[in-house]
Amino acid sequence: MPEGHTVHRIANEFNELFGGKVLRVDSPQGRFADARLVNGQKLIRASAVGKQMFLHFGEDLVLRIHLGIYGKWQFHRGVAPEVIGQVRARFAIKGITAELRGPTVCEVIDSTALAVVSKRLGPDPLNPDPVGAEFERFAARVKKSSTAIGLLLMNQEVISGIGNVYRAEILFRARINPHLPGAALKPKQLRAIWDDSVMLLNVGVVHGVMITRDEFLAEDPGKAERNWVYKREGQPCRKCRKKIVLEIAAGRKLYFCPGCQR
DNA sequence: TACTCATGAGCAA
DNA sequence: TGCTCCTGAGTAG
Repeated sequence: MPEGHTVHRIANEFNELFGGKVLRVDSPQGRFADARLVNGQKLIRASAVGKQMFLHFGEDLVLRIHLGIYGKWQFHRGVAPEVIGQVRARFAIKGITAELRGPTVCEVIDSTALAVVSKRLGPDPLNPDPVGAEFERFAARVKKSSTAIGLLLMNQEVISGIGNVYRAEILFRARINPHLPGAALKPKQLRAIWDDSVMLLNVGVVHGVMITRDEFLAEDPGKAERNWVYKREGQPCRKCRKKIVLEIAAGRKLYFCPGCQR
C-alpha cells in the first residue's frame, strides 16, 4: 500500500535490520542490473522523502526506489525463500531477506542526481521540522495556484507522500471541496490540511494501514471501517448520510461527500 | 483461463 | 488528456 507512510515504515525497517551491515544484493528477475554496484557494500542508512526511499551506501552510491502503484516489499526471516514470481531485487544478510517486486524505479544514483530528485520533492509531513518551514513551503505553493486542491495534494512537488486515499480522506476531514482552487483556501484551511497530514501519516506509520476515522486511530477496525469516503461511492456519508460521490479527476478516482464538502 | 483493477508518475500531444 | 510501464489479487465465466 504505497503512500508515504509505507515508504517511511520500510526505511525504518531497513535501518533496524540492515543499518551498518554489508548486504548481499541481487536481481533474480534480472531487470536490476545495478545490483552489482551495491552488492557487498555496507548500508550506511536508509531515508525516505514522500514516496521515495533512498538506501545510502556512500556519498555517490545511493539506491533510489519508488514503488509506484504496484511495488511491494516482503521481509523473510530465516533461510532465504525460493524465488516466486517477479523479484526485481533481493537484499540479504544472514537470516534476513528483503524482496522487492514491481517498483517503478530501482536505480543507483550519485549525489548530483540525488540532489536533483530531492529538489523536486515537496515538503514531507513525515519529516520532522520544528521551525515550521515545511508548512510555509506547502502553504505558499498552494496559495499561488489556481489548480484544484484535490489535484494539488496529489502533486509530489506540492506535498510529498500523499496519495489517492489520504487525498480524499484529508479533504473530507477538513470539509473542503476537492474542486476548490488552491488560491481560494483560507490560511486556517491550509493549516488544517497540513496538521492533519502530519497526524494521519504518523498514524499510518504506526499501524501500517491508512486509518482516518478518529474513533479508530488507536486500533485498526478493519478495511470496511477505516475511512470516511475512500471507495465508498454510492454509500451514505458516515456524517450527513448524503451519498458519497466518485469522479475521475486527472485519470484518478476522486471520492468526496457533496454534503460535508460543499 | 481471461479479464479487470489498483494506494503512481513520466511523457507526448 | 491519454498512453505507457510495472505486478499480483480478485472475479467472471
